[in-house]
Amino acid sequence: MIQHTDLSQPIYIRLKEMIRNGELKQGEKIIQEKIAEKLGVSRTPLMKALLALENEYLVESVPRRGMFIRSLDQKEIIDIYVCREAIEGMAARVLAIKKSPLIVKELKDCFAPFISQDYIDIDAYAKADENFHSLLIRLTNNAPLDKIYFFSNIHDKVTGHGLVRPPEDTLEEHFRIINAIEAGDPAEAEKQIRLHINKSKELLINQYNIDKSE
Amino acid sequence: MIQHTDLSQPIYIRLKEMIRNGELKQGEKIIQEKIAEKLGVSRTPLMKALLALENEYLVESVPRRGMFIRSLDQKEIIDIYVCREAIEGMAARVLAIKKSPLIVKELKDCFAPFISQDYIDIDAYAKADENFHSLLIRLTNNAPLDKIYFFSNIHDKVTGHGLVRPPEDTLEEHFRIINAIEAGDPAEAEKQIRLHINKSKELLINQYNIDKSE
DNA sequence: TATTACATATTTGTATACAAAATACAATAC
DNA sequence: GTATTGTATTTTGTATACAAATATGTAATA
Repeated sequence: MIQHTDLSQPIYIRLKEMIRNGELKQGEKIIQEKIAEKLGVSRTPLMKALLALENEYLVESVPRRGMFIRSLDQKEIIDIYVCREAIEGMAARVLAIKKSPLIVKELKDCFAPFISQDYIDIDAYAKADENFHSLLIRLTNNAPLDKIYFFSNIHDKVTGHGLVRPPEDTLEEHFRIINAIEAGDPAEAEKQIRLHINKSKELLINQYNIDKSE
Repeated sequence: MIQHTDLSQPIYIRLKEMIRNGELKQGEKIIQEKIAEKLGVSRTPLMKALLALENEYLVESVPRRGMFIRSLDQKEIIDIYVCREAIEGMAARVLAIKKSPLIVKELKDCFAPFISQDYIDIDAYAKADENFHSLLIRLTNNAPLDKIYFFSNIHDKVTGHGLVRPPEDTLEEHFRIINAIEAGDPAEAEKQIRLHINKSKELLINQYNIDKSE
């Protein structure tokens, strides 16, 4: 049966979901025939979807042995944070140069529901956080930059819920970034977002070191 | 017939070459059957190679209509330079932190043949240049960073030969970058490589503006 | 002559078949 | 009991067949 728009697309989305919710576990081997049957498709479009996921660092292929759900070790997670510093730093810079009120508004809207609240729902904040960071990239209107920013997928793989640090710490940081963008200060915007990402990175590094020494 | 290591690998390399040397032209539609026959393989491994190229921005897929050799417009080229500023900037920073004499040596070796020469061979220098920039990334030993740096392919698509500016201008800049890395000055290393990339970018922008007004 | 409608040819997307490699497992030797 | 070999099974990589969609060409009409 042939549908109008390419089967590999929905398969890709479905697989991503399955990886996210743990239906497919870290390090697990993907037995193509099995997954294909489960999804009710053949191996051909499944392969297409898997290759797309491989390029997003979610799946790892070992020639002649199979495809595996990628499991990130600590070094790789830190390395990804370094990449994020570079990419998001540049994004903040670009947005500050644009200095568009519309952009600033969109960014502010992400966190509007959390301002001066007694209680912040972690899940809602985690979503807002993820949304903010990918929005930042998207608003640059730089397609190649968007293309290389596929780490948001991995983001909540690092921690259970998707947050490394509590909202009390990060909410203010987010607004420092937005304010620098609003002020049209590229260097400051870049600096603030790097600080923001770097703090989470350092926290992770410390956690890993503690794990090790135990 | 089945070979030991996956047919799509050599196909991928071959296609990249064909794009590079113009055997496959910008915007050209890839008729899978034709290319497959030409390369003596079936569509299946060809598709795998094409999907890999799509993820590197070299091929563009339009569902149900086919795959095309991507043609970059001026905005995209500029956007790629912005990405390079971000990625290579971070790479230089990381290397400056590492402060390894071995790394410094490798980087210096790239341009050693060109120091205080009366005549510099453009092709040789272009190769050294490309090598230097990808080496910079590779030496960080940051796999995700490496993964998102696939613009070197596109590099010489921008100009005919792969150089935007003459060696007289860039040789010194390259050594400014290397010296900052050697000195263990991350901020300076990042600044210098950004300047370096930015100058080429600005030149391209000016050229495009001239083209337009003519 | 330009435009639409239809028939035909191409080409993509998908499923499937099959060969070769990898893996699992049992039987044998040590 | 462990190691080793040989055999059966599973799984990947590739080719191929076929259906559905798109592109092409031709004739009929305005």
